[in-house]
Amino acid sequence: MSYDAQEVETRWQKIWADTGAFEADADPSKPKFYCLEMFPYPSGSMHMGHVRNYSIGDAMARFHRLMGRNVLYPMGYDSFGMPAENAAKKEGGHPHSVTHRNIASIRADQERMGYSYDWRRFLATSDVDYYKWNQEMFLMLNERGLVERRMAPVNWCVDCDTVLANEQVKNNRCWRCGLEVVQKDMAQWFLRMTEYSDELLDDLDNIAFPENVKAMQRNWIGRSHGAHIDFPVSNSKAVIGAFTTRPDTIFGVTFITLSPEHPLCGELCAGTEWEANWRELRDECARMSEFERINMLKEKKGVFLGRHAVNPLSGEVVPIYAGNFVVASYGTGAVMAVPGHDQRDYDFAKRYGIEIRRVLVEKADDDSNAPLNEAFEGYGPMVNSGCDGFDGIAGDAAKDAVIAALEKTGAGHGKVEYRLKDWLLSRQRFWGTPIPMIHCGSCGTVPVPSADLPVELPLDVTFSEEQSGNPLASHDTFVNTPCPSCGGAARRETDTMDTFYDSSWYFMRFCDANNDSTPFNREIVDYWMDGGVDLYIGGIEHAVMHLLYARFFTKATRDAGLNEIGEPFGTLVCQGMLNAPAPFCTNCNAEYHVDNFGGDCPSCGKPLGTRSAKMGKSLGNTVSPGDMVGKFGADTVRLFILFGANPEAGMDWSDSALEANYRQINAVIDAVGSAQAMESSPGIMDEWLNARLRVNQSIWREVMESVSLREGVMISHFGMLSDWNWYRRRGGCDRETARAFLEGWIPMLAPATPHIAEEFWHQLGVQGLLAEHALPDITDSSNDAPVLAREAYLRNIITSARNLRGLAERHTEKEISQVVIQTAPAWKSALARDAIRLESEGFDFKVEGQTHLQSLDIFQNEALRGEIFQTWMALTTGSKKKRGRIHTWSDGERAQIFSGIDETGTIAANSEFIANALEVSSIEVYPVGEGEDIGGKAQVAFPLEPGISFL
RNA sequence: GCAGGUGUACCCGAGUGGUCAAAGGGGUCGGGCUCAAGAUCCGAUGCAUAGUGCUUCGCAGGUUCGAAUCCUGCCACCUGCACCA
Repeated sequence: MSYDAQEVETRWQKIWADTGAFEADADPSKPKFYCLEMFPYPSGSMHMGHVRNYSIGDAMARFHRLMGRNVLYPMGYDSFGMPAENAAKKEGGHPHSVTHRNIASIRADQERMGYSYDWRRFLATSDVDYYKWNQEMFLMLNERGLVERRMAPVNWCVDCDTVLANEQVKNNRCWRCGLEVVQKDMAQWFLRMTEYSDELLDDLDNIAFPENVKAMQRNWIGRSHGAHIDFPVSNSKAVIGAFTTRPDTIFGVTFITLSPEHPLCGELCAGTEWEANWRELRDECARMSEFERINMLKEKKGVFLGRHAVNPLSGEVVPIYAGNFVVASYGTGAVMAVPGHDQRDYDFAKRYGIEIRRVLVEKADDDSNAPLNEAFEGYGPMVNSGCDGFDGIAGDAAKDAVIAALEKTGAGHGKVEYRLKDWLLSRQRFWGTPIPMIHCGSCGTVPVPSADLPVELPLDVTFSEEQSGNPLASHDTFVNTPCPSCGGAARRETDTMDTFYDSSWYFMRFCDANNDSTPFNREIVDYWMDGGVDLYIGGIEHAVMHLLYARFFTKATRDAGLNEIGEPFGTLVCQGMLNAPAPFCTNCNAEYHVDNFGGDCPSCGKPLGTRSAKMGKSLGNTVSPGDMVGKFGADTVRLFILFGANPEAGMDWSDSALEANYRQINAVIDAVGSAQAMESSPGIMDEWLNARLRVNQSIWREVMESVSLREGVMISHFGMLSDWNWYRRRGGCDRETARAFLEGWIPMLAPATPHIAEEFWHQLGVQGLLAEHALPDITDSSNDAPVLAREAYLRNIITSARNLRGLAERHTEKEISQVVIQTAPAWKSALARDAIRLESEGFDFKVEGQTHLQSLDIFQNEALRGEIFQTWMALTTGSKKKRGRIHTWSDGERAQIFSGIDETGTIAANSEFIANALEVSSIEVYPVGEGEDIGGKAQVAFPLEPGISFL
């Protein structure tokens, strides 16, 4: 049977929308589930990466609705940002219209996929009814002292014409366009995220983020414990403050290194013979590109500044250098150099002939004067301190002792340093939230009063490719405004906010998206956000950007009393990459555009092979979701995506796999059709099918709860189908049973393939929509083992007989036509029962097994003694590779044996079926000894594993 | 260099110390159905073998009665950070 996916899917989509099936409101009497995907930037149409993201989310949202939870599942658009501004320039329009055109397009794509969003909560961050709350909260942050405007060296992207935050610079390149960033000194707006450094770091221990995301955030925050030490400059009032994580090596300091940009450098060497060298080094570092820097930094280079500093503990005088490897922005931009115990300083000291001194040994009794061939960077007892009270102590105790000594003399103190910087918020672009600040010549910088919000982006701006800079700056009516404080002429801030600000709280806005008096109602947010968003799905690329900003924002708003939760996301799932084949040259280890398929490598000329590579425009190995939906329907695409790989794993696009999933959908449709057309004829298989349903249901629920969607789909779309097929093959044909099976099965189909599931539900004639249906509690399946074991017994016999048939064919000239099955003799079954019983009583077979066996009556039968012994061992201890059967039998099998299953009778009752499966015309079955021992198989016969011979 | 991760059959991918020659899918091969094709259904897919045997889960060792699973070392690949003091 084929079905019209387009008709079925769009019909149900309309019904779901018309009935408001997915609309959810806060209701403290119900358990909630907040399912959220990282909302998209609306860039025209939806791509396969989106499809994967949302198909995972939608399946989970639908699953949790089935489980009776109140599910919040919203969708909106992160619609501020440069692409719309650039597009507007290109076409001479306004970013606002570009954005809304794109939103309409991507939303239509999403709707066609059947995603179950509560569209009442739609939001676009570039709409003033969203970004006015950005401004409102900015004022709140400002009042709480978390906003700061300061002059700072910042990362500037020439291409994007704006500054970037630290998090947005990857390998010295802009995260968006890939162009190298340059350093500029500018007055900029910052959010003081570093106020939350410790909390951001420590809370990572308690949230369910993937390990790699946590590692990246820890790395990014980069907390290190150490000491701040002041080194006075000889013959000067100047003091060099240095941060070190190794105060225990302070007596090994033989020089001080400043970053070339350090303000003291110029001061120290001004007017001396050393000044020229320093200027040269400083200028060299300033113009270094990333590429050059990596190359140059292999070479540690420095210049002496002509002055000396005093070690505050030892009083020793050491030279001061400027070094190219010292980073100005970390710590104080000054390093106390300990060449004996820091490899970098060691290399530097070697090069410039500076003393290398050992002040730590590895073990207590090591020679304290042993020469160092490389820096010893580990911890060990202090030596050669030159001061009393330090030699011999090691590690943290040593650090603490040095810090205590420093604090006593006021020369330093314990200090924690972070790599994390404050969040540089301002952008010199138009398409973002205007920063609600006003610059007044007499009052300084004044916040826009809350009552005057929003500061709206003007719509009467024309964009063209010729213009550069921020159009806001030249928009007179925007810029010129009276000062809210003195009423005099003033100018508006024309910088706008980083778009990551928008996404730092949208998950809270979604909870109460239509609130027009506050950003959101606290109670509503506390309901939906309790424990964080229950499932947050998105790409790993935001590990240290969005995910860190959002965590900061949630904590800051919590402290402002806007919400009570401190962490925004409970479980985070980062979906894996979507790959597709691309031409690949093994020789050059390079991938090429799909246009090169079948050709030769453009660089080395060798024939190109194929490799799976991340789907993307640059390789052209993309697949259009729209095309696939048009061809196979949304359900097939969704099934393919979910079945292709578990959410976190990478997955490969495959046309043949997609088609296979389409066939699977058709098979399911056929099966459901056959189930609906059943006669009423109860039989032995009904009980089995019911049992299988119960087993599958409980596993399914378990794996779905843990977001193992692939396993879930395997059960719902593959396992259930094969069970149904087996039922029918075995003669199952009962209307009542089939209906019960469908009532259990169809809801399981809904998370991945909601449209066909809803269609089936409708065909069943159940009241109400499946989309709104909640599943009843699971029925008890504790008594299902025997009936499942019975079927498993037959399947095992058929499987092993099939294998044997192949062998048998080689040993006989004639066509095989008959099977003789000899079931285990009564004494073997009796032994098996005995072993099972003893095992349940905790009997120790290793110690007492043989004695027990010899005490049995049957053991007196000398003719059988060898076989009895073998059987006993196979039952109890097993062999080196195989455990005894009493350990490997399932509960059902044990029950079968213990209750004395009539193997002969079972096989005889199903002989026709077995004969068909084995393609033989007749089956003979009897217990060993009650007929001829055909082929000597009596010996092989074992409980549940009869001897089988082909004739 | 540091951190996180990965390595399973032709391919993709499951895999709690024993029920693992290893789920499921793709592909391939064979069969049933069909006038035929497609769809669907059934079966096979490491080697050997009239059944309990051998070899295999990146490589090499080890722990264990028993290892794909635990430990150690190494190799390869991916991701992130990187003279961060």
